[in-house]
Amino acid sequence: MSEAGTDGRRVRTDKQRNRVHILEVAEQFFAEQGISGSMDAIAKRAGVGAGTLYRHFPNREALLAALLQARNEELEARRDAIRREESDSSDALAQWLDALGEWVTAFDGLPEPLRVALTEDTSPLTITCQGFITTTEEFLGAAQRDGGAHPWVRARDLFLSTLATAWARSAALADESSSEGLSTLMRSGWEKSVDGTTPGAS
Amino acid sequence: MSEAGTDGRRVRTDKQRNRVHILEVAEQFFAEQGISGSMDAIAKRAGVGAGTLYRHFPNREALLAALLQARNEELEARRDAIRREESDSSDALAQWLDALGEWVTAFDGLPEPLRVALTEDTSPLTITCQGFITTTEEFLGAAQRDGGAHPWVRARDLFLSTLATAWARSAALADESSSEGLSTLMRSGWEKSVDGTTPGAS
DNA sequence: GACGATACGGAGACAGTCTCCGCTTTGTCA
DNA sequence: TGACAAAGCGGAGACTGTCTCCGTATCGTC
Repeated sequence: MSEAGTDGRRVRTDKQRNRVHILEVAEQFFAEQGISGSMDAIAKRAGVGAGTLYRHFPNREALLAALLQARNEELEARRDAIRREESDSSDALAQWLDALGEWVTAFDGLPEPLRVALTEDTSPLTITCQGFITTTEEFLGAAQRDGGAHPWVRARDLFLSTLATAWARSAALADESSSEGLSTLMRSGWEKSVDGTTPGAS
Repeated sequence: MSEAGTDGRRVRTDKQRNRVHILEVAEQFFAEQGISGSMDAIAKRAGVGAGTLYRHFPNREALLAALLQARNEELEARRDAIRREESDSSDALAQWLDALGEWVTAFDGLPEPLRVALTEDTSPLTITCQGFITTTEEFLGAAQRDGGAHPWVRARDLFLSTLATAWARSAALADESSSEGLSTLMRSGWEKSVDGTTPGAS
């Protein structure tokens, strides 16, 4: 018993099967080659025509959005875990930003379309981003109330910084320690240390 | 008297003229449309064939590098001015990073090829970047010696952060204040305030 | 002015995105 | 179970952009 479409009719099984299969293939493909690999190549690898690919996902961004959907649930689970288990609000924010940073590294090149999505409001990725900004707002607000984050920092900027850091990271790979350096730099940016100690750098 | 080429022969005047003209046109074109506009469109606008464009500049990156050459001199002049006029080493570093941030905003989309250039060593942009990292090192070193910058910050990371901030800025344009927020966040990241005051935010 | 070297132009090879439409497959209903 | 309409499929090809190749035009020299 498949779900019914918007009208009474059933969703055709071949359609459903294709959709799932394309997603599987695209997931692997993007993971291997980064998000800018050829769309037609994905279609070919999935064994479907280009038309089929584009009927399911009208462009690269839509495909990406569908792929991220699954990961979103993971990230939301992680958010809940942090809420539950982390009592220190600064650490909670830091952990959330870490989780975000990891999520955005799911595929090489992902930060770019996300950044673009932030400038639009039509994009399927925009809503996702908005949701995560809201969550950031929540963690940030708590940290600010507790005096663990500068009061002038804004959630949207933190989100953008996380994106930007992830973006920069893919240039830093040659120099491994840069990755950590950038994260530390960002944390040091928003964090308001009560006792004047240097953040991070374990 | 035109300069001589590597062999004894003079450089052909039409070649020289074309080169200059293409650069003028490309400068305006990139300024208008960002760096991802069509190369053939530049050739057409310059009134030359595609072949001529590509003989002078084998790819977009080479064209970009040639365009930035001129601006480099500006930036270097600014560097010298800061060296001369700014006695506070933290402010000097801040000003230098501001200047860098501005330079990198010369054309929309510029941060991306610069980031890529940092991962390579063949690119014509790489050398330029390296030079600026070295300058950053100088300013940062001074600030660190004076206790105005965290000792764990590294010049390369600061350069990358500047790039990343500029990159993020073009998503922040819709929300004007984000641009400033990001810069403040970054400065707050490297700066080690002696008296515990909040940085920037005048 | 003639000649060889050099540069020019633009047609076209190639690669990518995305659309369109004839054909096949599917679900439904008798 | 068979027949019919609706839905989906495939891939040729339109379109856009990058970059190359080579016949032709231009330049500098002697």
